[in-house]
Amino acid sequence: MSRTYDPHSIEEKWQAEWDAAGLYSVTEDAFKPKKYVLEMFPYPSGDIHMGHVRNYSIGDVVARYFTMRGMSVLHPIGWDAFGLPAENAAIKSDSHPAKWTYANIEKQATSFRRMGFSYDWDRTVRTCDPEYYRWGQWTFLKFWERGLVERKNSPVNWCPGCKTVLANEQVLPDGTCWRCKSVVEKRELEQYFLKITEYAQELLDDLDELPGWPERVKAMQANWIGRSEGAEVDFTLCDAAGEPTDTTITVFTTRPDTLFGCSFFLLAPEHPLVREFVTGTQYEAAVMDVVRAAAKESSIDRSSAEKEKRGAFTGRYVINPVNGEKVPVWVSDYVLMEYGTGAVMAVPSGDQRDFDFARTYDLPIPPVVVAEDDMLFSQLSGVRERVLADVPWEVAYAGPGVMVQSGAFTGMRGGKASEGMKAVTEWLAERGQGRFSINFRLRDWLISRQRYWGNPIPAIHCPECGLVPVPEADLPVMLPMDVDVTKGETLADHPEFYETTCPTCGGAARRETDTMDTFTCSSWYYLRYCDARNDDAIWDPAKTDYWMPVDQYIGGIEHAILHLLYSRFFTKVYRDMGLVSFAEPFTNLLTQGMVKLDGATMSKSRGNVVAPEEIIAKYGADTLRAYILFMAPPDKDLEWSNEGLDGMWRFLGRAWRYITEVAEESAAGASGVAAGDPATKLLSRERHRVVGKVSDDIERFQFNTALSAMMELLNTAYDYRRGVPAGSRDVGLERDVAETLTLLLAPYVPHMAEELWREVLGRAESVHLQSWPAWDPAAAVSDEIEYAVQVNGKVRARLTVAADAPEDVVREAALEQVAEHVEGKTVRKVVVVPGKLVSIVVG
RNA sequence: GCGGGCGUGGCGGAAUGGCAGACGCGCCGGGUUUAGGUCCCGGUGAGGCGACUCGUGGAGGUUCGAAUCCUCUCGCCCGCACCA
Repeated sequence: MSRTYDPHSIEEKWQAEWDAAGLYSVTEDAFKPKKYVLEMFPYPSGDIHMGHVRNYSIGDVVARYFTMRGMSVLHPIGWDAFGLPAENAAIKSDSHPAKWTYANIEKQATSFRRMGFSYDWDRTVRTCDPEYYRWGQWTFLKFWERGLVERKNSPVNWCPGCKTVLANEQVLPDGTCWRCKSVVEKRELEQYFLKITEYAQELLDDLDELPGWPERVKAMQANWIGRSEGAEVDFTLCDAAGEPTDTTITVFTTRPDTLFGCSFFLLAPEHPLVREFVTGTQYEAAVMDVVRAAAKESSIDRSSAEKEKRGAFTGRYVINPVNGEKVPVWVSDYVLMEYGTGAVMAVPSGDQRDFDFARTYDLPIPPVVVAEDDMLFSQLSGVRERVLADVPWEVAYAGPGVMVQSGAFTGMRGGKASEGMKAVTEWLAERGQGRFSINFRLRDWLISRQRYWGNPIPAIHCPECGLVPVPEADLPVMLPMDVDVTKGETLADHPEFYETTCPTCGGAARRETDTMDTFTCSSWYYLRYCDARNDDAIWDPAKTDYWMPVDQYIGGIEHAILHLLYSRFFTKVYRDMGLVSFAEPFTNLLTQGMVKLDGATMSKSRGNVVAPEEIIAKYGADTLRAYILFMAPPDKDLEWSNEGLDGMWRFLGRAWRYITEVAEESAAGASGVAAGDPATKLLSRERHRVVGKVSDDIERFQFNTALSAMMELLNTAYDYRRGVPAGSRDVGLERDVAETLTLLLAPYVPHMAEELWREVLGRAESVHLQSWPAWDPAAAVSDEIEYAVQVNGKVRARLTVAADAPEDVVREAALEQVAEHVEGKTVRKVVVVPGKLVSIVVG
């Protein structure tokens, strides 16, 4: 009695059954190798979208496959549940962020169950639960103890849309907020920072320890950390009368070898000395024009390289330590206060920006490093004194060359990391006027947020004792639920929350009302999954030692810097605290591509969304899972197409029919005729070849070709049924093929495979508890092999020989086959590629 | 400008230096069906009646053999960027 494939009658049935049986709960098992398969946890936005389907389907196939390969597999899920969208939604719907968040989590969890994902639900975390966020607060206190928390006043990114500050990483390249796209403003505020810069070098170096990460992501992180090697150089400041003072201004440069070509000196408009220099002088008006213009400009315009560089002379001079020259100090908007020291030595002959500025304001451009093939080379080679104060060039020369007009250093090699660079720095260091230095682009991580729906910062402001940490015993600082965000309230509007006493002196004090950046919550959740229900500690190191590091992490490229950099930082600090024994949390990283429609990313606002629920309603979850994996390799962007979906539906229907037919026939006791006929041998070979291919492909994340291989096996199996009359078929083999196919399909279409395994093939135990089918590479090889015979690179004949035929036999047979193409010519070379082809060269 | 990546049929995509286009979609033809859909069978890179010839953005090179390796070049995508 055969039924057709009807996903709707089986999917929910098995989901309930798996749940009841606790099929996906895992514990540490000392006798099995472990695998930790993790997909980036979602923000509970409510509906799931195709990006989720793709991300979590990839992880689910990998997790189920490793389980069938006999591993102990940790595959958890949770929710990154704090954050601004909940507040915005609450305001819109006159509700509470908690209510909205928990409702969405329920909804999304239901969708995930509906997809049949094999999560260990016992380990779920929700970052807005006090049982979770208390350990985030604990982590903050531990960072504080280690000197990694700093509260400081500085210019910070303020998003007027989100009404809070942002970390540098959360401002997009165009100067807008990563979440709401408002133009970010600079404000001078006192905020909390985590000192990620203390780990800058290690974060950079350890990228080399991550061969399992995409080059692209590592390049982006290296770029973001932005290490540059150079020197600090101290310039002596002159007073208003032009006489040297005791004060120096330090600059950072990557090219100390060009110091002799410094013809002016620059300060950022925000530099505190600017105002001091010009107030009450004839230069004040022009300089303050530049300062005000820079302040008014958004960071978008400010960072445009095309823009005309604006500047003004401050009336002051500094003294160049290498030659004692007095150099004029200018202010210019192309100097950034945030990078280096906010002051720059300008070498217009060696730096395009300085070159442009010098041309605009008619400043000298003395050449100091020239290439051997430059027309100036013969004129200046070996010349120590400055004889030429300008260049005939159209652009600056930043490449390597020979130093000229550079005193005692003349004749040395100049350029990045050059002999001259080292020599000049050493010379300066001996005189205390400079030193080797390394500068990073990475800034400390600003983590305080002026928003309600987040993890409260466990700190107390005491008028007597200053800023005091909340004692560990008092954790968690509970986020109060009676804050009404619809009225625009934050923690700062709730005296019941902030009025407290100082834990040190007992006097009246004020509790911190800022909350933490939600990226702090997602920087350690993968560790908490290892011991999610622990109320006495953040985790038991024995458990993290067992499960960690994550063997396979899967998520979107949008976290290439943000989440992945922060998590690496947290892991390194936990390591220094002795809480974990490894330095990198994610051994292998897969960044999946986007799901697009009509060439554009699917988004509600664009209106080009295909809802997973609609596909599930029509085809079931299994078809959707298999199809989204079949469409493209996982790291590539994918163009959604509804037509192709029918192809996957047909394949699953065909597989279903084949397996049910064979199951009935074998159950009816049809005798196996173990004939050694070619068709039977072919099917047997295919069975072994395909199991091998599917296994390899899953391990390489080639889910599309794994599914193709299963289609090939099914096609061969149908050819056999049609080509060989009933009664002459090897029913035992067909039964084996049907069972094997069911096992191969199990990670992709878990419900269908389960129904086939238990209800059709009549097995008692879940298909998901079975071992992955074995395969014998030798059995995949035919006893006869067809060789292609090439003459001068063109295939001229085909040759079938026994698989074990020795090479010289193959060679002779091949020459015989192509006699007509060889006749009258000299055979110059014969290459036999075993099992593939014979290449004959004649001439 | 710096860094990373990609160019293969009508489409999505296969191919660990060894027969380019697996598998699927679409399309064409046929069968089953009262009909449509489902389902089943066959065909499907281009040119040629044909044996054959040409084909992986373009031009060179290495090799018996190149989609794959090297050099140059064109086009596209992504990241960073007045970072001193």
